[in-house]
Amino acid sequence: MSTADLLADLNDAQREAVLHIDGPLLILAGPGSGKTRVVTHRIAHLLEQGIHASQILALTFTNKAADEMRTRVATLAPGARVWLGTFHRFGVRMLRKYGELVGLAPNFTIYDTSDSKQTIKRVIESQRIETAKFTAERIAAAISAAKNKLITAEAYQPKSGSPLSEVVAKVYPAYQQRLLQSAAVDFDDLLLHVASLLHENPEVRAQLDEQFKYVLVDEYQDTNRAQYVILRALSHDYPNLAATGDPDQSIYGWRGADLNNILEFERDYPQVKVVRLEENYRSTQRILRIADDLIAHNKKRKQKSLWTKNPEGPPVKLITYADQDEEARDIARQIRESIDAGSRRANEYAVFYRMNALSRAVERAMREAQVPYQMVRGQEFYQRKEIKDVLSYCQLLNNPLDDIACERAINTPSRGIGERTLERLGAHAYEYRVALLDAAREALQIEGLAKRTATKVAGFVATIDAIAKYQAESVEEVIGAVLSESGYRDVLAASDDEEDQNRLANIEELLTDARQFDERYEGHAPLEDYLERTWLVNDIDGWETDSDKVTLMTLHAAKGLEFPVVFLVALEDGILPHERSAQSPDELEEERRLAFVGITRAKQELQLSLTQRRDFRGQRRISIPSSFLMELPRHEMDQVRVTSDELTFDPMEFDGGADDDISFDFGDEPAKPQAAPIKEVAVAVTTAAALAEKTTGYMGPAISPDEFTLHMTVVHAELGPGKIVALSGSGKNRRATIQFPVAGQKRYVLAHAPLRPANR
DNA sequence: TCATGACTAACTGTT
DNA sequence: TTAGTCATGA
Repeated sequence: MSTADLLADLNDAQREAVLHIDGPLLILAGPGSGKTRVVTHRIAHLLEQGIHASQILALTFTNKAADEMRTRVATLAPGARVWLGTFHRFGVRMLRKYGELVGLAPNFTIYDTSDSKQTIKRVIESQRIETAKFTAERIAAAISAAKNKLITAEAYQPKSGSPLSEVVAKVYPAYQQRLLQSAAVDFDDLLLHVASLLHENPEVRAQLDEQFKYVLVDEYQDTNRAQYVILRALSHDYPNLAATGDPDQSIYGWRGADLNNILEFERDYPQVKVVRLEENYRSTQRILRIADDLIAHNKKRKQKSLWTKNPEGPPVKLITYADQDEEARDIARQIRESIDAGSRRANEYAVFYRMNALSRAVERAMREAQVPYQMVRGQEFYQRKEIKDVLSYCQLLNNPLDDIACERAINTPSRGIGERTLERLGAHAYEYRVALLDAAREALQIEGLAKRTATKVAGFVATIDAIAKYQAESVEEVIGAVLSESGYRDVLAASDDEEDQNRLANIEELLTDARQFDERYEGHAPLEDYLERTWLVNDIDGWETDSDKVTLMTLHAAKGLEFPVVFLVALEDGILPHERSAQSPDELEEERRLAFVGITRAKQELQLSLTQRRDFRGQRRISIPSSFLMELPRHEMDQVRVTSDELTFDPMEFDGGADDDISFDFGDEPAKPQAAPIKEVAVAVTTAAALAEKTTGYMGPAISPDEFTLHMTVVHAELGPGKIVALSGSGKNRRATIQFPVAGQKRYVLAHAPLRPANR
């Protein structure tokens, strides 16, 4: 494609970015500003200019983003073999080639979060490390955070006064050593090892820097320290680093993303050319204004004005529902009706939520309304127990040092090899510094292991050896061998548990998946490459863009996507913003960015919703509206209260109030004693005042007027929670202006108003 | 010593 | 709601 063609239909800023060739480039791209377009057109332009495809490296965070770019580049520049992929995949590729420089065998295993947690547990057990009641999870998180900051096990220093860091200082080196012994890496290592090998091997660094003369990074605002260092190392001699990103869409701080990387890009690369893409081609003016107003409350950002030539659009809706079922049903109903009316198709809709746990009610409502939907959930398939079970055999074949795989496989299906036996084997392995599988091979010689048990272990080893014969065959054959030799399939087939039948079906799906992989595979290590795929793919990759279904996903997964109509549910305090972010202003800003990302996915219509009460962890809680709602321009929005008063006030209506079959256990099965908590609910919702009384979990004790402070969140007996935005007078005359998320601003004499501070 | 079933505590987001 | 832990019987 010619340069002229590549520039057609681009605005000035986009054109400027596309035409940039040498030297650092920073593209600050607001949502919907055609960023992917610019990046892909720029790649095509580089190729057009005679730059060889092998000199271009494009890094993304998700496979989906990489795939999309690949498709688009293929259209613009057919046949060009540009290396396009995720950071982690790039890490794998580097480590397969240069891993020995950091002591890693090329057939290494990648441990997911649960594997690495398991490894940490084992390390703590076998080395009897005193963990001062910190859970493996806490320790794992701390190690991960250190790795993201590029602090190696050797360099880790405990902070004085931090008991956790004292523990980490002991566990981290032991864990890292165990990983290397097992020829395994965790997700963070994929970046950390690469960063250190580039640092420690200047000649390799120089060689790669030269090889990848043009490096492009997407979502630069989400890079962590390790990624930052890798990028710097690859663009030292050839500083043609092009970063695209938007500080307002940084939502991975918890994974070590450092917003400063993008905020200080200009300091790092003084010669940088900065291009701002501010014209939005996606959303209506109304949606954009709401997004803009919200994000304006953040302090840590680069000023950026979003604008669009798009039409004004309908008002954004803000709806309060009685509970999550009402919320979900109403959304399903709206979708159902417009599909039936022929005005929209299912795939034009998306429902976003803060946490996966919130999807349940929505899913059920979609099913009931017979609305086709697809739920995008991180890692689902390959994370299932039965799939991990089967794959653990494959992992063990590929890497016999992989103790976690061995531990998993050794007693699945159940062979009578239990905790104690495993402990003995583990102790033996630790003592002689051999892999668990090797310890198992010597089972008969291990002291303290009963003959009978040792025989069982030997049986397992024989199984592994039998399967190993298939190792060089296609992946489907390997998995087939695992299923028959291990007896896993027979055990499941013989079971009359419905769950097991389900598992069997999933395993058949795995075989199909493997077959499809085999059919398309061109390479020389199918098993290893297949495993790599199972470790690094994300479920969003399985997201079908063109199927006609409503999309259900978390806000995190939604980044980079767009939909004509978006529903954002559960705008409630503790959910969005999430309760775990309440203490830190930085984290609160990240939550706000998350909301911003959700809002800016919408092209034409947007509905925000919240509920008055929500079932959570089996408990019913009264909701406090999200503080973010107070930051939105209310006059721009259509506020609706579908709280159906009759439903709230009349317990009888409550039972069958909505148009279809709400059923509660207590109605159908009077014999069961668990009806009690529901009864309480029926009382609780009798009146709004009573409801407020019942919110004592959220309401602090009554306090005197002078104890109310500015910005305090308070709960009003009828209007619910609100925030104090102004205060005057004192004692009996002390008055407060309170901003309620839904009811707006109200002024009260504190001595007489039914107000209490929220209990937080 | 293992498997099984009951009980309990926790549970954000993702490569 | 479920994963993980604990107690109990085989």
